[in-house]
Amino acid sequence: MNSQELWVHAYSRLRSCKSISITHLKQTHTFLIKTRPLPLPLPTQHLIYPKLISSPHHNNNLTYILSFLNHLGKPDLCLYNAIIQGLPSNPTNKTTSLLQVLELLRHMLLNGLLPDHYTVPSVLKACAQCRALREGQQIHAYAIKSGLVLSNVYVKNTIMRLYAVCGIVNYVRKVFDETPQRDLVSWTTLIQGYVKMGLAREGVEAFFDMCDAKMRPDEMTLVIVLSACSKLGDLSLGRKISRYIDDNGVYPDVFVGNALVNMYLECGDAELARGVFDGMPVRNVVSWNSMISGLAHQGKYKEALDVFQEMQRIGLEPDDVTLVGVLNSCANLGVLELGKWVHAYVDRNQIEADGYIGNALVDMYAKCGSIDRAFRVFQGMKRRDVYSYTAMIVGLAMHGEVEVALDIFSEMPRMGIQPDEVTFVGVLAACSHGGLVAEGQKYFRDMSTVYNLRPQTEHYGCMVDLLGRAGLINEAEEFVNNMPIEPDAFVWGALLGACRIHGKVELAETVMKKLLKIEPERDGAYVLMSNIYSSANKWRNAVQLRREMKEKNMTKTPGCSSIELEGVVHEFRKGDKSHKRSKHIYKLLDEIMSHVKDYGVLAHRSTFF
DNA sequence: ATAGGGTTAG
Repeated sequence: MNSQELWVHAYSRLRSCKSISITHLKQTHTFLIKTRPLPLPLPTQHLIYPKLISSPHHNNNLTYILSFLNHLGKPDLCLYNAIIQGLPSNPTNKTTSLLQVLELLRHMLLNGLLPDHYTVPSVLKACAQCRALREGQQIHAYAIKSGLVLSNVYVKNTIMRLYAVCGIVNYVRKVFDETPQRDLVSWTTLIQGYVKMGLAREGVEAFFDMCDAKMRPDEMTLVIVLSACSKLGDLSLGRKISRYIDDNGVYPDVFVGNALVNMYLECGDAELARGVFDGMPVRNVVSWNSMISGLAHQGKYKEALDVFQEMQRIGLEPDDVTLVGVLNSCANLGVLELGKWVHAYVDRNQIEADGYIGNALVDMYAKCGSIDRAFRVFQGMKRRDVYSYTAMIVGLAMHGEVEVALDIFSEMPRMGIQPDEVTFVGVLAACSHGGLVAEGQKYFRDMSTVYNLRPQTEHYGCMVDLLGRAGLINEAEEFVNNMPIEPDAFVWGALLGACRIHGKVELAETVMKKLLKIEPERDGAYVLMSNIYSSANKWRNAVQLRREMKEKNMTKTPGCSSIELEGVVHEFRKGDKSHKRSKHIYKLLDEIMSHVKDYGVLAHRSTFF
């Protein structure tokens, strides 16, 4: 074969495969080195060279790419573009990918070539992938100077995208507004920029602006708008979008379906979510995850585990998002056995027990009463973040391990981890539990002075609880009166609890009135108040209170607990006799109670409820 | 030839 024939042969083989075998690569490469100048038309070169270069056998070796380009003599702009764009993206090392892109860009500039409207978007894409803002901004500057940002909407959109992923929504808006050229992708990127930054309301507004501009949304736009509805919990808007999808022939692909499932669950309509889920022609693991974590988010933990069981039955492999949802449900139901199963599954499948998974395991073990296991998981984690620490501290506080909790907290600055508001809920709860008034007060002060955190009502509630438990009921009252922010139900509830401990009927009545103004529909205050009355032998008041509750058609939310036996979750409510072995259960409970009394422990009983 | 999509904690 002469060289022309060889090239035709090589070309036909190369274009028919995505990546090429190492043998074939070596053959072609050797041949390429031997046959200079290249007897190939340019378009053919552009098809072949990127494939040669981005072959995985070169392991992304930039030296190889550059020597290849140098070998070619004068590569043209199209070839550079094709190579930059064809560089295999390395998801585990995005920085390397960006460095290669930038190196190629430099090489290109040194060869006297200027980036065009194909070069700029692919370079910006690499910048956006690793949030290289400074590098991206240099490209942005070039795009302005060269006029590309005005003349090409792809350039404009990728610049917007860069600022969107860097979370600078003002810049996204600015770039969007600056030039008149905007297409569906520009609008979608703008909406996404808002929603991702937690500005769902602004995102929805931009969506309406887009509709006013007579731009028709497609699947991608609608998915983002649906996620905004989820964040807002705006069911009526969500249903409007859903109707739009039905009426306008939008193809309900698996992304749209998942977004709908998620939207309905976040907006509190589990039945509509289930309806969409059941009607989806194609489901993937994200569909299942949306159901499981969505149900868990709505507090429907048992239902979430049922869906997980269904998923297991059809043999779909859970991923780490699934497992986090399952662990969260286990934690809130106290289902230790399934939680342990998940832990074993994680180990068996060599899933890294760090990040979300590790934190969920710590929380699950702590909430299921196995603080030792929680601690072991926590200590075994390679990387811990503020979530890990908070889960551990809250867990230890719940278990009365006050000193360990505060010890772990003191470790945080050494590890370079900033505690946040939730961490302090755990710290203050620990102090409350241990009766550490002075320490609690110090931590409370440190929140603003050292950590620059503004105490929320939860923290004030914790302080009231701390003071109340320590017998400092007057201080607790004063503390509430001097709050710089409006006390909410959490704070008043804590004060009412303190009143109960100390039999402060009058104060309790004042607090009760405040509480009823904030949440008249809840029964908690009535129950607590009634207990206060009956403890003080004010039976008449207690009866009156009960009558009021009846008139307002309130019933006590029954206390509920559950256990898991051989994979079945059994739920028990107060006074529940529906279990088929309830007679046995109550008999056993009575026996336990009599033993407990032998030890001199007095159960705290309320008379009426 | 190039750009925009869903699920995950304390």
